[in-house]
Amino acid sequence: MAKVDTSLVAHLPLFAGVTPEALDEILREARSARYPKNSAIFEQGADAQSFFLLLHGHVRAAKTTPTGEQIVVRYVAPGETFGLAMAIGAARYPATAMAVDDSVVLIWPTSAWPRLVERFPALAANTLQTVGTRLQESHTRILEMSTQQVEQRVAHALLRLAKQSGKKLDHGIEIDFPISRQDIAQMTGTTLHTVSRILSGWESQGLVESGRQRIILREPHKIVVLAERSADGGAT
Amino acid sequence: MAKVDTSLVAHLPLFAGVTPEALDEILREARSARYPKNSAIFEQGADAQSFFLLLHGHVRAAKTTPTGEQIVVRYVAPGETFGLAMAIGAARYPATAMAVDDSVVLIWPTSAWPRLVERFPALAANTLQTVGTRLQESHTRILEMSTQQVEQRVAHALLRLAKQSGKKLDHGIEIDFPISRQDIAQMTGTTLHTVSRILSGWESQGLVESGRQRIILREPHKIVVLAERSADGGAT
DNA sequence: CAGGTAGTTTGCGATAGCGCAAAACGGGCC
DNA sequence: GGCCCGTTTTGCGCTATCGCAAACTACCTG
Repeated sequence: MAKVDTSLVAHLPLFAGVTPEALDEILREARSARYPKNSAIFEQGADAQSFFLLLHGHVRAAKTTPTGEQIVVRYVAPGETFGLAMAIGAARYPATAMAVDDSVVLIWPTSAWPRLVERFPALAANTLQTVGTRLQESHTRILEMSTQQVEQRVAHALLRLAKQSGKKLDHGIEIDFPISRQDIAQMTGTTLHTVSRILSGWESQGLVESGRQRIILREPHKIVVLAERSADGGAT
Repeated sequence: MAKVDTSLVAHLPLFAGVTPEALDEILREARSARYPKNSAIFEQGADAQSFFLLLHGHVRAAKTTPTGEQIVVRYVAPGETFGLAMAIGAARYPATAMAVDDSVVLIWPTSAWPRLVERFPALAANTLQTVGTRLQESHTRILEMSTQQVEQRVAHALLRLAKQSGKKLDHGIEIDFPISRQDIAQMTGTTLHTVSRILSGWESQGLVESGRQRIILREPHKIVVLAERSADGGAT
């Protein structure tokens, strides 16, 4: 059985206030698994049999409508939990999770959660904290969708991705996993066409450099300005 | 000191799995207060000194942008908690809460939360559950804003309000607190003008009856159909 | 009961962004 | 090394919805 080194995860928010011995006990209930790029981890609507902690890689959580339209709920970065359906008392996953890069995860059976929470109440408190933070972020996203134009929303989305999963380059920040125009469209409530037009525009101004599922912010500061600019466009 | 009758709140989700004695102890830490219609309970950005449980009335939670635009985060119904900034580790309220009707609330000092959670871990688990549910609802709202037209979103919003706070009438359902076109616009990401046009249209078809801050769904079933109709409008 | 205020209705452009279509592109696979 | 497929780019008309402006109305206040 693959043993997980305690020290690798001890610092994560999920385990704040948990003693090393307790952590050891918690990890004994988990197994680890590897998901190759573009493989599904779980499907929306499936029985929530497990919950997950991402160790390496990147995972996209997306929600699909009955008519097949999708939105990206979020990108999961290493160290974050996902698939916490049980925390909200849901029997089925409300979204689909897919590895966008080769990824390694820890997996607990959902059935272990009540016992773990009883023995280690800090887990519930810590999870409450992260779910609460996600709720706030979600509200911020709604606020943006209600009040900002597409260009500003795309700017915000890229800045968030850069902050969460950006790789510093000599000159600029690269988003460290494959992401298409379509993905960005699904994060911002627009179409891939509009995202493409916006990025083309920015590229010709030298703000970004981008290609197939690849985006580099060359002038992050100028993109911040774009993101904050009010609707009038700042004409002189 | 105003004593709160235990039996009034014992059945609430927040207190699931809490013994009567424990509940008594928890309630001893709270005080109750009355907020008249249209009075602010707390302001976005203010120190989160308390958290709340609504006993009677209705409360609107709204978020404001730096430029003054608002969205309605949610309407709080009796029995629900709000102002849980501390649960997510926030020092300040992320939104403004206002009583839209004369309202009565229980108030705990934020500082009591860690102690309560330690003594009664079920509180954390229960709160996790409700916050998780809200997160899901929030994602659903994002999905709707991304994929549906305004008319459908308004239909969904009214149906949710009717479900949460609807008063059954002989013929139809009335939303049981004052709500303006502007409020609905801020729930659905549109303008009060557009909401007014939509409601006017529905009214002339007999689907709703409405007036100053008052809405009655006369044909809830037909509104469900509108809400679910895909974009083409179902011509033929 | 008159006046004032907040909420609502409606008309009329203006336009951001969509939707469709098609071409160009880039990379990996055989 | 050439072919195939998924991604990206770009053009062009369309329309749902906004934004502004103005009139109207119901309720509350004095």
